[in-house]
Amino acid sequence: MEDIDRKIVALLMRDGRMSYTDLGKSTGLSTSAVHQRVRRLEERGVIRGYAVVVDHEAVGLPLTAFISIKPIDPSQPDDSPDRLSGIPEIEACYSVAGDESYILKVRVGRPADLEDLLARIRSSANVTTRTTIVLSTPYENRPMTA
Amino acid sequence: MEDIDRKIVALLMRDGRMSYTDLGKSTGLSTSAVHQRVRRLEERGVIRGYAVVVDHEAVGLPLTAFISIKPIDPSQPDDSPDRLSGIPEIEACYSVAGDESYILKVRVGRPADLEDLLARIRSSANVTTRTTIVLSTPYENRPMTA
DNA sequence: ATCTTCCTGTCGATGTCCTCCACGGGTGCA
DNA sequence: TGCACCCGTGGAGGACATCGACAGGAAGAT
Repeated sequence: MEDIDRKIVALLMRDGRMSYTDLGKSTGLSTSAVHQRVRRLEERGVIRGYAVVVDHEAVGLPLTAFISIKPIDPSQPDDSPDRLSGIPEIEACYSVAGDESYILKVRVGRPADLEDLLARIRSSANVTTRTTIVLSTPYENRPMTA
Repeated sequence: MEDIDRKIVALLMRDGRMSYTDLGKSTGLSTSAVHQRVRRLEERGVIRGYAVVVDHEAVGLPLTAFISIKPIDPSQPDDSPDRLSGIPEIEACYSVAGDESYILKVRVGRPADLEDLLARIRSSANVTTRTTIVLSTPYENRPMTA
């Protein structure tokens, strides 16, 4: 990927609503040229989409946790991501190396909701869980540097 | 927060570049009304900003890992987030309950870069590290449901 | 009950920006 | 040289954001 594309992506990570006009000014290109480049980045899948960045406390989901899961019966086929994809509290699912097989990032409103969520996860995926509560988030989703 | 604000936020999590006109159609409000609500959400800090969603493999950072850190000397003041904030590979930093004090999410290009990054983290923050390599990411940053 | 105030909506006007099209200058190659 | 391709510029139109003026409803004070 070219240097100028990298710069465009970095700018859009900081402000995903930046206008093509301003992107052009920041990169030394014309509006149309930037537009074309962004379109190409979207087509190639480099840019997957645009999203709003939300304060989770403000939307009523102040409690974040990481849940590591391990299958109870390792001989069974492992389709945990599919089984869990219907649970909306799960924001992310990572397949990881190590003792456990997946790490889930979840957001709920209260501790009681977490308890309920854990029960659903265990029964849906037939796994044991290990939960790490997030106390605070110094930073998250930081943009790439140019 | 009201129900209609929740809906607006959910829509913007799916498409952060959705026009106010379309937001209005989807919520049954006029363009201006939606515009005002979004502005209020931004002022209140519910909407923190807008960002592009990037394919990390495509931008040359295919290797993701979680690094749990623990201070070597627990009697020292714990300012790890500040000490580490200058390291661009660190995408997120969570303060967590449990044996370790922070979990970092990092992205690098190659295993060798991870080795180098770990050395920088250990020396910058005076901590021990435990690294969990991400093999694949079934999903990530999923939008809230309505 | 009436008035005031605040909140939140609609409507309309204006300026900006997105979007598309035609065109031009490099570069690689037969 | 001539051709094809890529990637840039510039301009025109239409859509969209943005702002101001105004209306209606809820809550509180007199």
